[in-house]
Amino acid sequence: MTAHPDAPRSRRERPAKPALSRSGIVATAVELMRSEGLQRVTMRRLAQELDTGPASLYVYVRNTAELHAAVLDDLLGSVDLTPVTTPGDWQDRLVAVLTSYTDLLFAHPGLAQSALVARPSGERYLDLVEAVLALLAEGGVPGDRASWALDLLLQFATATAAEHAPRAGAASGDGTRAEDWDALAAAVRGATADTRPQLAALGADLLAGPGEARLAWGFRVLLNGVLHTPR
Amino acid sequence: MTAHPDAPRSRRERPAKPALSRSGIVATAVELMRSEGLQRVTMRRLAQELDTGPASLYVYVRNTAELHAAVLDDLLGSVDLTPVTTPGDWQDRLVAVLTSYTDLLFAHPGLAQSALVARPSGERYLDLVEAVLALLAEGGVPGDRASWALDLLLQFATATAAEHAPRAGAASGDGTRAEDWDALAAAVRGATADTRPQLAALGADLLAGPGEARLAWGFRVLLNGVLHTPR
DNA sequence: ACCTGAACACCGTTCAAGT
DNA sequence: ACCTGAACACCGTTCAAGT
Repeated sequence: MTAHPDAPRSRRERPAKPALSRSGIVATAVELMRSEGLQRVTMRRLAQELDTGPASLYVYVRNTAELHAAVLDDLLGSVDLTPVTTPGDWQDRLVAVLTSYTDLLFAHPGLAQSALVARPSGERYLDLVEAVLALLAEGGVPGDRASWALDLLLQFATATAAEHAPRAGAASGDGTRAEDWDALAAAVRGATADTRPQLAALGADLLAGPGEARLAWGFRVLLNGVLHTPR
Repeated sequence: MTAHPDAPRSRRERPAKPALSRSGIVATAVELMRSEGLQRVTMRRLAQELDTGPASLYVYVRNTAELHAAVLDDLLGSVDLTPVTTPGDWQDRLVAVLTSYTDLLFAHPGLAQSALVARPSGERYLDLVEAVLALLAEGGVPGDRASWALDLLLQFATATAAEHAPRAGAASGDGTRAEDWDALAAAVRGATADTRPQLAALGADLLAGPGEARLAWGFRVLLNGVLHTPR
């Protein structure tokens, strides 16, 4: 009897098949997202990457939503929170933190979309919340307003990033966003002073302006609004 | 040879099989959404409802995103725009219009989620845009600010509704939202004055308050902010 | 306890072929 | 032009069975 000649060989066919673990799964998911995009971070595709079947992942992750939430929290580790402890105007520093958060989500808009629907509660997210609250407190925003302002600010940032998500099932090329924009632009051009006077009057101005400036203006609007609006 | 005995019978087995048309497809999609929810408004399920195969729908609708956009525009027909031409404070009337829009989306949060990603450009949507711009103009908001304010207001309303969307692939029962909330509440309770002082200080206040009041406050924050923030 | 094969119940979209 | 059957290439999740 020759001793099991296959078992040792098959073990060496792939570089390594490390034991599954939640952190390993999440790390692989992050890698997969960076290389192929969030739309490929599915239970099945991820299992394939980990050399196992999809069912195995359910031991460590409740479902796809939880997986995406874990990926998001991992990513949030690279939000720049240093402005919190830097000298300078509190509003400028708050906008800096929020901009860092938004930039990060812009790179992964699908994740922003998840965050909008599945309320995050990971450690990194809590760090971000703490940072925003600290700056609002420094600015003298009363606690009751700060609680709600926090949501407003993060929701604005998250939604703005989510708007750039590829639509589910869209072809990889994704001219789909440009098509939407063209359709809206055509509709605006189609407005006349008779039918839709406001639209006709504003015209191109309605669609103009770089996203960056709109984002910054939005943050300022929210901060000014919060300072002028008691609960 | 007996003459095709099956053909006439099969024609009468179902009440009627009307010819396909874009408006018929959209109308059926709206019905289907009201009876089974947006998650069931898929090309395949809709085709089944129309007694045909999914491929047939692609003659009238480019893809699923366009189908959902058409359903949304149909729904937008019931936004109450009468406050535009009513006497009274312009801000109150604007908030009334926006609240009507938001209430509508709250009933179909999945649609709000689509609207966030696929910019609407339907007739009903343009009517809403025109209404909001008319009220901003009445309030003396300069055109350049009004253009951006429009986006801010509609995005806030849409995102707030989208937050209540059921997560993709969640079980029908959907205790999933409550679970998220519990997780966040637990995380907030876990904050101490040492680790996350701001979070600990605000505590329950952070999660308190009815959605309705938060929404109304949010609209006021945006309006006050817009009035105080030049571009 | 952890892991898995296999199944269940679905998806969107395309395309060659028919009428 | 309009419509379709069939296929391609996927999904999430569960469950009984194995180790």
